Amino acid sequence: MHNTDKLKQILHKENLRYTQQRQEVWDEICSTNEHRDAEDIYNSLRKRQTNVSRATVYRTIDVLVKNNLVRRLDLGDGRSRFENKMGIAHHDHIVCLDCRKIVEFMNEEIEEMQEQVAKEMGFEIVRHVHQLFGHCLDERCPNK
Amino acid sequence: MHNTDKLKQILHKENLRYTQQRQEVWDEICSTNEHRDAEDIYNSLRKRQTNVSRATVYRTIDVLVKNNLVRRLDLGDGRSRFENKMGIAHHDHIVCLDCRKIVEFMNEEIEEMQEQVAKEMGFEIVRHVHQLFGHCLDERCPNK
DNA sequence: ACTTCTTTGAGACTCAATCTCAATAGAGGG
DNA sequence: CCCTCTATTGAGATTGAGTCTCAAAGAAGT
Repeated sequence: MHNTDKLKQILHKENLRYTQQRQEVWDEICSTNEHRDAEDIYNSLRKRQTNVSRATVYRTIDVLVKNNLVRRLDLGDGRSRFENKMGIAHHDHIVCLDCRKIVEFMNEEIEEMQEQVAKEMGFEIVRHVHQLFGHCLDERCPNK
Repeated sequence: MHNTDKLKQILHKENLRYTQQRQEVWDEICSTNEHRDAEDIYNSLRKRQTNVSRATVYRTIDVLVKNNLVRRLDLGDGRSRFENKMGIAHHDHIVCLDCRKIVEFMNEEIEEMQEQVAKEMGFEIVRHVHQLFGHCLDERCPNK
């Protein structure tokens, strides 16, 4: 399968073994573009008769995040969300406080200004978090 | 005392009583401009013989945050930091991954671009999180 | 001082995430 | 194909920040 090679590659690089469970977790994460938490991923696996323990889900995600196959999102509500990052361009997120919808955005100017600011302050940026929280104007959203 | 009036004002507005413990927590938060977590604030209070329970520290902080006297920072490490917000201009944060130093920044252009982006995506921003993580160029910082 | 209603504190509890350790299973060698 | 050597797995215990409970203490008005 297409996803297998990339997984084997990073596991090899990390001196880790290729296992059925790690493949299942990676497949599950690749299966949608939603922003799911570990529990959701764990439950989706169980639903399709694929029993991978919670501990293994967490451990595998850590490896995937470390190797840039998966991105960890912290929206400040106490649980991390994850999204497949394979071949996905960089973006940040806008979250609707009413319907919890998560929309992606990317603005080159902001990215550049950010680098500029860091330079002025004597920092070399490794990563950043940029999240906007507010109300979407969608008709179907509650509080409308 | 100078801090007392503002506190009494918001407690009144919230239909809450003015108590010694709430004053102590607010005083402690006003005493520095550091970015401390609840446990730090709790410990600082104990160190100066002011015994306020952990529960009361958390409860009081919630009221202060809700009323914009205090700002909650979530740096993604699982515990919230708090900073006094009274008369402090808006700013975001840069965090050094080596020495954990937290520096504040503010850039009007980024703020405007952000509003622009939200507008284009059909959102009305209520709040935002913008944090840069990287390495500072300070001589005294480890990994140098 | 009396009454009413809020607040407090100690410790139980929650919940995401991590850790433990015995049992299981890759992966290379013979 | 089996063996050995390790890494990995899973069930459940543990952690840690934060929240909840409820009896006792304390504001604030009368």
